[in-house]
Amino acid sequence: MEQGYRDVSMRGIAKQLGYSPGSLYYHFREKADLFSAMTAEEFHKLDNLLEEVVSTSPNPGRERLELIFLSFIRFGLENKRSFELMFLIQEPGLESYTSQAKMASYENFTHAVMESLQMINVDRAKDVHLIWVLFLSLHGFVSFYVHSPQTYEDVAKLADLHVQLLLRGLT
Amino acid sequence: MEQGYRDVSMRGIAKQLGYSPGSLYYHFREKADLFSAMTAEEFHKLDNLLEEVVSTSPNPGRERLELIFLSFIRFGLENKRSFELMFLIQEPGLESYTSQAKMASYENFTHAVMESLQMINVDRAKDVHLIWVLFLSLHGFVSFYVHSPQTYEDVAKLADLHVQLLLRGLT
DNA sequence: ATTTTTTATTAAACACCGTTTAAATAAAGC
DNA sequence: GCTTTATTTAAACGGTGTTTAATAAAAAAT
Repeated sequence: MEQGYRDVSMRGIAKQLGYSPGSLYYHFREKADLFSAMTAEEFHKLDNLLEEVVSTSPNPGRERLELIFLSFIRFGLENKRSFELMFLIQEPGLESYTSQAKMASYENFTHAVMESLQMINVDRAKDVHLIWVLFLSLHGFVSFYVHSPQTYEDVAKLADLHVQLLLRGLT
Repeated sequence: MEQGYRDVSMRGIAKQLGYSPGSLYYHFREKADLFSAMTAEEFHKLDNLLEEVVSTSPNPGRERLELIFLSFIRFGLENKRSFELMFLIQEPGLESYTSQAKMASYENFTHAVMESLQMINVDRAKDVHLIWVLFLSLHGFVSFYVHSPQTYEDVAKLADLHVQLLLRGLT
């Protein structure tokens, strides 16, 4: 989590643990497997975060949506390495592990958003697609700043603008 | 462009050319250099595309913005490998080559969008930031489908929804 | 307590990778 | 024809993810 997926080697990890490289392969089928074992926890963190936002938000609607969107962005930028591992890195091995977790995470996002969306969206038939493109929009924002040294607070205002743009587009 | 940056090796390229690997390093400082030499052309393609859209669009405004946004998405999905190389791959070496081209490309996007944006955006003070988050939103959409087998036509309707969401958010 | 069986670890090797180097070859200029 | 420049090459360096067969440790069974 310090060095990143590509810049850390199985040999390096083993050395730091005081084990031989081959030993890692007794416990993990491959490098991607080792890292995917860590992502499960990170996905849960995101799930819990969104759940908490929903439960602490007084009532569904525009305000809650804003909170959800901003929380998502905040999570990504305050856990850059996790976010990278969960959504961005597309190493051949990793994706087969994370793909289903990604889908589950998106469904969780959908679940958090749906109720509020239905209160402000006029065209209910497009709900699912709308949530999906919202998801992609947020991803676009996070994906960029994940690869930058800027913190969430550095771009908080911009994140707000981004979220407002999306929210206005929903009405 | 067939195999992708990571999955092709300098040795493999050399072999296919009938040269020795070392010969490539006479002409290119490193692998990233070789690939960045190809991206220049691709960036120009995108620049020209946007320029063409602007010049053939009768007058600035919402309709032209829609065309610009859809053209950007279309370019990404009809030139997936190029788009990857231009914007997505963050190999340590490549980024130092493409970063300035990326910035120039974004400026070109800004130039294409600005005039139309000013006709429908009420808060002119936020123009620059607005264009930036629009850019990120489009990137989010393209970035996902670039890593999927789906074509632009497969997701054309979704792209339209995405663009409409952004456009409504601007008014 | 001793043997057997399962679990865990290791050193060594395999097949790659990007890149560098020094020597050999080809081309160009005089 | 000779010298200089441009280009190519084989070989090596240090790295990567991963596999294998031998070994050591722990657990279970006798």
